[in-house]
Amino acid sequence: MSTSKQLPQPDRGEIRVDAVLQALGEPVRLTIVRALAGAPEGIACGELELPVTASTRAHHLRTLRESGVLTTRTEGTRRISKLRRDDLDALYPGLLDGVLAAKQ
Amino acid sequence: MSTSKQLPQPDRGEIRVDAVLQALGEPVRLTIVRALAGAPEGIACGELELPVTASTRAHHLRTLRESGVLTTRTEGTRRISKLRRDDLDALYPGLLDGVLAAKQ
DNA sequence: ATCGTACTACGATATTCATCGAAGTTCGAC
DNA sequence: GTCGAACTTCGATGAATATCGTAGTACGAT
Repeated sequence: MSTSKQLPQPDRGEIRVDAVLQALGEPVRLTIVRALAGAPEGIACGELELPVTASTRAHHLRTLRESGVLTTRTEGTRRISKLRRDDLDALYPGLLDGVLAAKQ
Repeated sequence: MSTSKQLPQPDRGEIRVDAVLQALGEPVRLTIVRALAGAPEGIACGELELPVTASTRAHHLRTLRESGVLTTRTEGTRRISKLRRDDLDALYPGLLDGVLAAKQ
């Protein structure tokens, strides 16, 4: 069967700013977030080009999801991740844009 | 002698967003940043009420200073810390305000 | 010069966490 | 059904780091 299914994540009220900042404060994860910011439709995990193995990538995606930064839905064997821009902007207006404005 | 002296810190161009986010993503340090945000004149380290010892507090202040979040100047035996709001706002507009907007 | 205050630096410890490989799951295709 | 692809979970390992106590420095006051 398997229609598209959402993986477990905190809802807006459960998101903690500590967790979000800690999630963003890691180079690989920040790279993921930047990639997602440029792809409003979401990106499949495997399409991300990162200097780590698939299992490490999965670990980072889980961290980002559990902290509330992104949402992941299953589509067949693929997992599509999207930034939770609306929630983050509502909770911490300017935070995400500020981070993405960073030159490097 | 001892006129007021600035402790070593990165200048604006050397600040890295990874380091800033990682510095902010720790509960004790975030508490410090919130306190500093409410005191534009700066705060002496010892005036901060935190659930850690003085040496741990010093460690967190160093982390915040070396990442570029705050600046510290010596005044007699006291060390006054101030948020580097202008630099952070210039580099990452909205980031700091977004973080401080967090309810909890 | 002695004392007390305000902090920092050092060394140690324990926890957290980024990383990997290997094994497992889930799905689509054949 | 079998196969392969996409991804996750598990267990292990090594590195980073939050914490502490102790010792030290720097300064102002007496």
